[in-house]
Amino acid sequence: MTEKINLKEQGLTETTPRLAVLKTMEANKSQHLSAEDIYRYLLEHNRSLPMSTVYRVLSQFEQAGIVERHSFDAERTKHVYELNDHEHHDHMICVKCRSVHEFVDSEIESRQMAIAKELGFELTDHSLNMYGICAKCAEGNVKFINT
Amino acid sequence: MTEKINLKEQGLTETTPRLAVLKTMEANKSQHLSAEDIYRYLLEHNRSLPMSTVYRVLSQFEQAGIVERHSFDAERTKHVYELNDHEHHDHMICVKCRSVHEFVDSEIESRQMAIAKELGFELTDHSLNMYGICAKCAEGNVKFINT
DNA sequence: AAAAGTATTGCGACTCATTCTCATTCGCAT
DNA sequence: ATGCGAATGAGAATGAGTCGCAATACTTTT
Repeated sequence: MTEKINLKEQGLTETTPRLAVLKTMEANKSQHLSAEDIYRYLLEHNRSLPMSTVYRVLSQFEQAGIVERHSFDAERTKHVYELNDHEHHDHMICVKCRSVHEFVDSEIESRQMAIAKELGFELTDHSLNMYGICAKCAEGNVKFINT
Repeated sequence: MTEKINLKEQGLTETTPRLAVLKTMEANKSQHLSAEDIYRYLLEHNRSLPMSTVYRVLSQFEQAGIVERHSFDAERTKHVYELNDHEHHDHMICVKCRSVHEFVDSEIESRQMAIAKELGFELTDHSLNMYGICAKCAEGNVKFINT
């Protein structure tokens, strides 16, 4: 399922910054990381890179199809990256703990196709994000006295 | 369907800037306007407001439930506003002409509910945006010689 | 293995949408 | 009309992300 990613095969030379970012993403496969998350992770792991390089590498990766970029932060204003598994999926985001759950639903997918056809659109892309409170947050719903 | 919007009823005093923005949105009901669109429209109609006020009014309107804010621009980086009709709908955006078509699909809606339940989420919100090329753009697909 | 040429990096300056600050002005209840 | 809290205008500030460019690092050629 998860083949090892080889930069050269994607047409990118294996440079230190690129490997550093790739490793960071592999080490945090289950998460959706922002450029800053990556920046901080590298800082803490003594492989510090300037932000501009992090961004640059991330867009190179995106172009090469190595990562996917999303923006499902509260204000839809900040981007987040995940290794591209080449299988389309949608996201369900917990508005409290920010955790992200992925899912696919063939019924939704096919209805989308149908709707696009009805509207005369040639579909190129789509994003479905659901926001809510995850089970964990719902039960551990501590009431704070202050703040 | 489209009741006249009364600012006072929404708890907002009727000031000139607020009325100006409201009128702009009503005059362009069929479109999704950015803060800048509104700013420019007002400029051209001799009711010029500073950007900061446009933004401020828009967020007041959003809080009051008068408008809805979306961000389905290519980079998901810019916001766009529409009068809130209080009926949920999804969007289909033409990546060429930027036109936006709204739609609702009960099947998708109910599948979403089901999925949220399966994942143990308490759904609070969701957004489905489809991107593609609209019929008009597909046929009028002029090939430019330069640029 | 040195030179030459190309690709990549680091760093700071910059952009652009949006928000904030704060002095001024407005709208409305007295 | 007066007074006062709410709203506005103008511009500075913010924050994510991008750009320009000189300095490095890789490759390829010789």
